[in-house]
Parts: sequence; structure tokens; C-alpha cells
Amino acid sequence: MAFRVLNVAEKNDAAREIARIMSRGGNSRREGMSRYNKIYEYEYNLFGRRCEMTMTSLSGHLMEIEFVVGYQKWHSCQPLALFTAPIEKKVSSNMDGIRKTLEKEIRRCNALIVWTDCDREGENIGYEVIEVCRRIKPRIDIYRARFSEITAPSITRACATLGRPDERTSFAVDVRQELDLRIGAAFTRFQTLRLQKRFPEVLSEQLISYGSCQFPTLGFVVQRYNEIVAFVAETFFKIKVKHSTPDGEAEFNWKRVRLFYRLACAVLHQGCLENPMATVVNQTSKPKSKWRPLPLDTVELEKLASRKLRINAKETMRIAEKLYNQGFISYPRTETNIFPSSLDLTNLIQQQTVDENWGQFSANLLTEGANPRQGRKTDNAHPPIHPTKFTATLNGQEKRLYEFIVRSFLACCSKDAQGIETTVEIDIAREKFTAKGLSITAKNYLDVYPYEKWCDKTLPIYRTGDTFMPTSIDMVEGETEPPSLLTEADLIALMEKHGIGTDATHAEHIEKIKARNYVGVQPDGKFVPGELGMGLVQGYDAMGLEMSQPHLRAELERDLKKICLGQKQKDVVLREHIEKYKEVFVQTCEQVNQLDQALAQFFGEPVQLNEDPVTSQVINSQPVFTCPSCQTQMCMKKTQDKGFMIGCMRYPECTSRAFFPSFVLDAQVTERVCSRCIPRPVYKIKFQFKRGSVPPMMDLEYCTCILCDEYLQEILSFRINASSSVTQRNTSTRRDNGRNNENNNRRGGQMSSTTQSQPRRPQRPPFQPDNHDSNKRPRPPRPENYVLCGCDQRAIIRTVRKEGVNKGREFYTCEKRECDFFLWADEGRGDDQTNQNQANDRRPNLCQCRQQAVVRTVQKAGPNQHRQFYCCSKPSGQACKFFEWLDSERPTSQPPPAQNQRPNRKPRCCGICRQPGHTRNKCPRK
DNA sequence: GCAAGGTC
Repeated sequence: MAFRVLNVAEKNDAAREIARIMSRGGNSRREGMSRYNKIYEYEYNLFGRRCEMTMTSLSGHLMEIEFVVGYQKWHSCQPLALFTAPIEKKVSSNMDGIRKTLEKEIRRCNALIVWTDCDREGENIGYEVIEVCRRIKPRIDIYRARFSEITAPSITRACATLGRPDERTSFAVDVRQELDLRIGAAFTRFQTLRLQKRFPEVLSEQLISYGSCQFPTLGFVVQRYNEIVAFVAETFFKIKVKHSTPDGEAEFNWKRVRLFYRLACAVLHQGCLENPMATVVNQTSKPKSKWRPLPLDTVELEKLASRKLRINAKETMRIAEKLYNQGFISYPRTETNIFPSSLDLTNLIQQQTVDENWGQFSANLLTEGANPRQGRKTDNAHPPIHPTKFTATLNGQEKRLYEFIVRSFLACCSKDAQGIETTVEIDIAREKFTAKGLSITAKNYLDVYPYEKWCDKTLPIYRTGDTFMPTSIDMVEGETEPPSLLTEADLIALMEKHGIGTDATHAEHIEKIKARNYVGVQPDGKFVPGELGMGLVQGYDAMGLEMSQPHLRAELERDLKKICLGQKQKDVVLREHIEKYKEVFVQTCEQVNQLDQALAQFFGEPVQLNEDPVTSQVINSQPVFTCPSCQTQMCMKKTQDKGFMIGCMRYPECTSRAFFPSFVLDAQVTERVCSRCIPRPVYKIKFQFKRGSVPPMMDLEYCTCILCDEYLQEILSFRINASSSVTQRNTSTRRDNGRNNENNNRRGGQMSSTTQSQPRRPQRPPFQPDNHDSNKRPRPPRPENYVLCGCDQRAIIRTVRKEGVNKGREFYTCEKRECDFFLWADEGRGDDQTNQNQANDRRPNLCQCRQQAVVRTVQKAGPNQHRQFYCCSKPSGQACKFFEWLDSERPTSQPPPAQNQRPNRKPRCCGICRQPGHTRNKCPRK
């Protein structure tokens, strides 16, 4: 049986080229599941045997990381929680075709060779391929091909020296991805949500993002602007000597360049004036070259297009990609500035000989032979940017950029410009002056490269020992000048220098800070900080945080390198950086007023908010509490589906909280007293309920304590029972009546007399957050008037309200809607343990699909009506077929007594005919 | 609605 190998490259171009080299042009091609990623097939000798090779490709990263569902929405959690929120890595939806191709092809293969780019990201992308393939074939043999360029020798060498993928390098990328996501999302949400509310007139629609590359890029612009603003001009003085002759004019510059003291300069100037005769002390002539341009890589193209053509980096890349797709130029995303020896430069130059502007130059170049200047960088994949086909059909910016690429290519393949530089040094009153002249002897590349100037400068002829009387000796005054604002090319150079972003992303980061209104661009192409950008940088600077400095990113880069070298563990780096940024985040929250103040300089006074100082979370209702466990302020807010919540704003770090159910319409804190936890803070809250949600108990007052963390339902059930005159229960099933007693006494006995008659409940220890796992919400202390139901939730007591034999009877039912737990209260009345035992007895089994099985009752008329059975609790579409009768024997023909029926359970009314027993879809009237 | 990194 044939030994098949699946080969995967990072992009289709690379796959095609590697396949062509390995097959010596003899490969076949077929379509894959992704239209951009073809499948190439050929045979190759590998592992000492003839192998059937299948080569396909990706389009960069196959997977993306994202927070799990509960954290994706902006208001779903505190931004602080994003530092620890669970994340997942999965195949991006737009990469589904590629995933399917891999899954399909790996099934028929015996080994996998990863041919992704040989850099850090490439290694990580390789592991994404491995993960997808291992899901299909867990034991597949995996190799890594390492190559420095896509040429026959390099590819052959890679095949002969196949190794294993480097997990550490891939880990480094995992760390970078996770940190970028967590930090970016946390700060972006925090800044945006807060500042939109603080400055609604200006920022209500503004997204205020933070990114580890965006902010340093902004920082460069602001720093240069600040340097200019802070610049103090200094006056300087210098001496200039001129000499005019019939052969030409010479201007001599002072060797001291300039002095900042007028008197000193004046003394020396006076000396020259008193003894003005100049003596030529030295005269030299030497050859001078002006170097031709390097081959174009992406960054160089962006910088030069910005400087020479005034086309910005983003636009340059857009046009370049279009030219590439039309086949006019080579791939424009490359870090290589070395032409590979395999590239046929002569043919490329030949194509350009037909042009009316540079055709003649190209023809001459052919006769001389191409001699490209070579740089030092290679990305192992793509050659420098060069024209691949002649065209004269382009217009506008496309034409300009194409012409620039062609002229750069021809200039690079030509020769340096040559000239003779003459330097003349003279002495006047022991002060030295020099003048320089230039005589160009061969323009060479300059003939085809109009973007650079090199001019002749003719000097009169001087010989050493000559003397002459200067035409003028002047003392001139000048002022030092501030640096100029950054151009886009300057900005890209700074980003490159400090390791901010990559070649492929520089333009995107610049574009992003423009889009966010952090910076603006003047008509002359210079970058100025915008009000928002300036305010953000000033605000963070005022907090003493170096958010806009490149150091933080540089530190991460250093640690990532250590992961690659095995000097540091991935988890350690991740933990350290998360902790560091989390600390920065907390500091930002604590000092966030600095940010407000910085922006207030530009946008006016901010709108006042009720806010938490740590999280700046806006609070909708008063007042603000102090968290008893961490001293952070807590807030009460209305949640979408859970009614009201009082909770620590540092959740989940601090788990102090209390929830109130959704039938509460309004809540108002009236006091801060606790009968049980004094001197701990406790809140007494007055609730209003939706009409009908509880028996006629409107404006019920409820005292709860955050420390004790008790639930509203408990007091509700108590009050309901107390007012319904049901038989007195065992006092142990009642909640803290003693506490109410104390409260009532303090408030002058406002509570009903029923509560006052209850005996005091034993004191329970206050809530101790330190005893809880910070990742889990603490379970509330269990009050005595509920039982645990089978799904481990509380089953609370309710009263049958419907007319009939069971009216007024009480029953336990699970708080959870999905759970069908039901227990008559009088079946175990007076004995809490019995209640619990009964509940436990009725705990559902685990069904076959490991889901809970719940008890249901047969509704349908027939011999089994009212009989109970276990079945899977999943929704019908997903449920397994687990089924088990609850009773061992079949029931008699008589229906079971009424107390075995569940009151008010699932009337199954269709809502059309108002008749129970069928669903809306099956209604005969429909 | 968030990052940065691949790539088409």
C-alpha cells in the first residue's frame, strides 16, 4: 500500500512553489474545499521509500481565540474579570473550508509534514494544523520542514533534515495571543464604557480602544508633539566666509560650526576681520558614491511611497495588493531584501525595455548586466517586491506606484552614482573653514530614479598654500529649531526600531489610531495628536503608568524569546504578565479621575456619575456599600434576568453578593443595621413586587445581610406562610425570627406580630469570603425551610392557590425552572430530616447520557395516566430515550389519590382554544 | 463594539 504524506504550507503560493520544486514541475493540481487553497500531488523519495505527496495550504492562522460565551458581551462581566475569564481556541468560521480539506486529506495519509513559514507565528500555525489533524488521527506521525527560502537547494535540504515541530516557539505565540486579547479587551471596554458616559457630548459614539501596539504608536506621535511644544529655541552665532571668483563661488563653513555665546563668537570674528587674508591649508579630491536603492521589502515600500509619492502606507498596500492580483508585481508582503539567485532578473528587465520612459535605460542595463544591491533580510518565503510584467495600461495612483516599483527595481539592478568630491580647508586668523564641491562623473541609477537628487557643486580651483582675500566674512545669527512632527515614514521607522507590530501590521496600527481619532494627519503628511489621543496619553502618564511607552511590549517580547529558548515556562510568563497588567488595570481604575481630568482639558467638565472607584462601574441606584471582605465599594443594580443584585464589584475576585429575584420591581435601602452581624454592615431593603407575584404582601420589608448572604425567597416563604394561617410549623424550619425581632424592636415594632412570636434562631457564623474558592460562588447557608432537590438546587415551599381539594396545601418545588422536583410539605411536616430524606429518595437517577433524569407524570388518558416515571431532563430534541417507571407495579385502574398529583403543573394549554392537553401546534382550531 | 497576528 502506498505511503502517503500530507504536506501543509502557510499559504497557497508557498505550497505551489514547494510542490513544483519537489516534483520538478511534475505535480498535478486539484481543488480543495477552499477556493484559494489548492491541492498539489506528486511523488517524492522520503523516509527511504517512494511516497505519494499531497501538498495543500492555509491562509495564515487557522484558529482564533475568544472568550467563552458568558464573557463576550460587553456588559456580561466586569472588565477586570477578563484577565481570568476562560478563553477558547477554535477554527475560525472563515477557515472551515481549509479545515475540511485537512480533515479529509489526513484520513488517507500516514504522515504529516508542516511547511509553514519558519518564524514564530509559523510554528504556532503549524500546531493549529497538527491539532486539526490529530482530532482525526491521534497517532499520526508529524514532521517539521525547516527552510530558509523556497529554492530547490533549500527545499531539498529541508526534506533531508526533517525534524519535529517546536512546541516552545508555538507556546510563545499562544502567550502573546492570550495577553493581547485579555489586555486589549479589558482596557478597551473599561475606557470606552467609562469615557462615553463621562463625556457623552463628544464621545458617546466613540470606540476608545487599547492595544499593545496602538498605544505605543500613539505614544510616538504624542512624544514628538510634546518635544516640539517643550522646545526652547537657543540663539547661536557662527562665522561664514564667501569667496567669489570668475571661476565660481565658494562658501566656507566654520569648523567650530557654531557658538552659543555672542561675545566669544564676536571676538573670533573680530580677529578674522582684523587679519582677513585666507590661506589654503589643505585641498583633497576623492571619489564619492551615492548608493543605489536596496531591493524593496514591505516596510521600505511603505516608507518610500509615503515620502516620495505621498501615498500613505495603508493605501500603498491596498494598491500593491491590487497590482499583485493583476500580475503586475510580485507578492507585496515580504520581509526579504535579497534577490534570490534563482530569480531571472534579465528577463524581468527585458520586459521593461518597451517603455518609452525607462525602456532605453533597461536596454542599456541588459548590456551591462544586472547587478542588484543586496540587503540582509529574508523571510524565507517571498522575494523582494519587483515588477513581474510590463504594463502601460494603469492610471492614477496605481500607475505611480507601479512606476515607482519598476524604477526602484531597475535602479537597484544598476550601479551606484559616481562623483569626485573636493574639500578645501582654509585658515583665517587661526580659525579653520571648509568648502566642499562635487563633480558627478556617472549618474548611473539616478538616470532612472528621479526620486533622489545629487547635484554638481563647482568650486573654484584652489591649491595648497594659495592665499586670497575673501569676498565677505560675516558673523551670522541663528536659532536652534525643534524637531519636526513625525511623518508616516518616521512613525514606521520608530515602530520597527522598538518592535511594535510586524512588517505586515505597521500600516494597520497607524490606520487604527487615525480611525479612532487619536491622531490626525496634516496636509503635509505630518502626524499630530488629536484631543482624545493627547488626553489618553496624558491621563495614563499622570497615573504614572507607561501605557503609551514601548517598554511594556518590549518586556513581553523579551519573555517570549525566553519561552522559545526554554529559559522560562509559558505558564509563568503568562501569569506574570497577566498579574502585571491586572495591577495596572486596578491602578487605572483607582486613579481613573486622572484620565477624566486629562480629557476635561479638551472636552470640558465631565458628567458626574455614581461610580465605583475601582471599576468605575456606573451605579443606577443609591446607595453605595462597602464590601465587607475586600473593602471595595459594592453596588446595587438591576440585572436583566435576576432582578436586583447587591454584589462586590470585584466579582469574581471577591464573591460577596446577594441576588434578588426578578419579580422585585424596586428596592430601596432604608437602613444599615444588622441584628445578627453587628458591628458588620448590613442592609435593610424595602421591596416592591410585581402584582400577583406573591400573595397580598405589597411593600414587604425585608432585612438581609450580605455577610449572611441569605435569599429573599426564604423570608418570602416565611411571610407567605405566616400570613396564610397554615398550621404552625416546627420552629426549626423557620428562618431567623429572632433577627426580625431585634429589627422590629429597633424600628418600633413595625413588623407583624406573627414574626415577633417566633423564637430566636441560633446565631450562625458570618459569611467568610476567605473560606471560599474565589472561582466559585459560595453556596448560601442552608435555611431550614427548604430541602435539597435532586438537581442539588433548593426546593422552596409554596402554597396551592388554585380552587380544589388541594387549595391551601403547601408543597416544595425546585427553584430551578427546568427541574420538575415536587414534594408535598405535609408529607414530612414537622421533621426537617424527614423532608430531606424524602427529597433524597426522590433524587433522580443519572440517565444513560449522564444527564439528570427527572420524575414526570403521565398526562395522557389511559391505564398509565398519573403514573410517574423517570426520563431524561434534556429538551426533547436532545433528550436520550432513557425511561424508567417510578413504581414497581402497574397501578390499578383507579387514578392515584389527588395528593399525588402535582398542582398547576404544565396546563399544556395551546393558547388558541384555551383547552389543556395539546400544544399550540396540535390545536384542532389552528 | 474589544487585540494582534497570519493571509486572499
